[in-house]
Amino acid sequence: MDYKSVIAENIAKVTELDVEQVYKLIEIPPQKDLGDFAFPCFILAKSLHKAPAMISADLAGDASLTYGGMFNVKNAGPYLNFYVDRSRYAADTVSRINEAGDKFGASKEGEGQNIIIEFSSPNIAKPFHVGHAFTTILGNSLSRIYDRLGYNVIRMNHLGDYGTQFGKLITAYRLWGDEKALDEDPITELLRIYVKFHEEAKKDPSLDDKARENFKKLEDGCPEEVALWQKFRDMSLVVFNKLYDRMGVSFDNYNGESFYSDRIPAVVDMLKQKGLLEESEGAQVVKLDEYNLPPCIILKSDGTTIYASRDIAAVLYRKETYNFNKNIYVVGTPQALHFRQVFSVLKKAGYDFADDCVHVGFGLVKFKDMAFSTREGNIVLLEDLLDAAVDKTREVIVENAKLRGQDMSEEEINEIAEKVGLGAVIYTYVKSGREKDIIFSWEEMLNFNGNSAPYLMYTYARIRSILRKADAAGIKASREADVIGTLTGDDAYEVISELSGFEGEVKKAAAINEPFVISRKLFETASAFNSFYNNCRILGEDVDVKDSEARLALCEAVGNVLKSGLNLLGIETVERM
RNA sequence: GAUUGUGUAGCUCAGCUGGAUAGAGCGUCCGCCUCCUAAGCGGAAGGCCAGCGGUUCGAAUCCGCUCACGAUCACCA
Repeated sequence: MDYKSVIAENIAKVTELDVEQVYKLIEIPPQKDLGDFAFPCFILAKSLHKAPAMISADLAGDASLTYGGMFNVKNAGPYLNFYVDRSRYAADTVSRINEAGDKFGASKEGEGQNIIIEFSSPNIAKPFHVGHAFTTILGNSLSRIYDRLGYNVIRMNHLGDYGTQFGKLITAYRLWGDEKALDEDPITELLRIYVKFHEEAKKDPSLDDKARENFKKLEDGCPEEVALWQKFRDMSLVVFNKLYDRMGVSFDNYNGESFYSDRIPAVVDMLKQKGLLEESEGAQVVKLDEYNLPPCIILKSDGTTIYASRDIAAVLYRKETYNFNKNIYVVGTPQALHFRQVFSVLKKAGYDFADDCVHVGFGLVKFKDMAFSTREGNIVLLEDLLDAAVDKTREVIVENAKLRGQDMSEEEINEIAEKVGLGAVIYTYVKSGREKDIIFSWEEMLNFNGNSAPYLMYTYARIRSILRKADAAGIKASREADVIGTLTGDDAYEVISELSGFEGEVKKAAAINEPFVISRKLFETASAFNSFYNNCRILGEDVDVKDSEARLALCEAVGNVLKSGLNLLGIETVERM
């Protein structure tokens, strides 16, 4: 168990506070002489009718808090400060991590719980641009985090595979479609005819009627139209899957909007039966005044369905099929109101699992002063961004390899460039709070210094290099508590203190659905390690072997944490770079 | 207009269920490779935490108002 948890449990026992609550209150003091952990006693002032300073003084005298000599406890004003025994702290932390390996941070807290994560959900026949990357990367990371915590994760790709645009596509394909072009590059060809349709429809409005007609045929299951739709869908999926494979993203399920559409009548019946459906301005709606929300439209005035009804049908299906404990939607922040409405309708209909549905929103990806817009042509395809990042990385590697006299095969360089380049892109999406907009800038995306994936991967690669050198010299990372316990210097202590907090941050990331909690922790850990690395030689003739063994153990622990954490973000590591 | 979000260093962001001297990265400036990968390390400069008021022993954090910017608000998803 990590030290913070031990402290929290002991304080909770003594004060009768809730362990979770205490855990959150524990902080790291701003100055070293104030200890390694601190508990502010203000919260107890009211219930105990005593001044915080008195309380901390009383608590400091409670021997049970030292946990058998694990801590030295002192009161300083209203704070209760915990001083760890650095030697024991180092041995405990480093050993615990190295036993867990690169899965460090795993737990069983989610055992037996099903959690659905809906993410990515691109529209069929539309290009996959850097905006779609947000939900894909976020959702992938959250999936990995919950998975690591023991939850049974069901990854769902709610494809945009339904709607009148398919009537347009079918119409356009019959008029101007080029089968060969479709085979070679489906999305580009589908986009071409889609754009052409809109151009031509301006001149000839009868095309719109034709499109509506074809969509109606599709809905009614006419074989020819269904076959074309199926073809477009399959071909688009092939393209998307190539991108997903490249990014290490996978799904359990590709049920899109079309899948749920024939379940909507049952939803309408159910709402009618419960007397929730009302007519308003020709449409069928559920009023949500008591939730202080605008009405939710279930059926349009022409009697056709709308996305809200599809989403409700989807939740019911998911509950039935997966009996989820949590149902997460990784969808942009602009749809916040829509999800509140959907969840409220469910709640109003008496489905308490509405409370287990969560909308995890995220910001926009935009250029300096304009939003992305397919119509204006100012989009950046994710694939182009990935390629640019990989190219830039390759240049850096080639240059460095020359400088360092490393011999790398072309194949190895390409492999490393791919991983580092992708890592750099992925990281920019998970380095800040998810609700922040990302201002897209090539300069920032391709800056590999500071708080970036290449920085973390570089730190990892350097550690691996040292471990290889040590191995060649026959020196092994220590497993002995008394050897590791010699890591008591300030630089090593800073590293150990960062390492020790990793598990807690993984849990926190899941609790608030924020992968950036992990990326921030990794950066701080790597930063502390790089200082240590700079100030303290690990291998060498003038280094005592025992010291080398202890420091190697620390290196190994940092490597494990970096690999574990990067993996949770969806980023791979490389052995050299 | 209603709902809702944001405003912290030149730029991008942490910190926000009130607590010890407000922190990073980028950029700028100055240092560090005869030594484990310089995609690194160290240092400097840079802040009325949008403004005003309130609650409190204590406010970047909570409350109210003002200003600025954004999102959403019925038949697209």
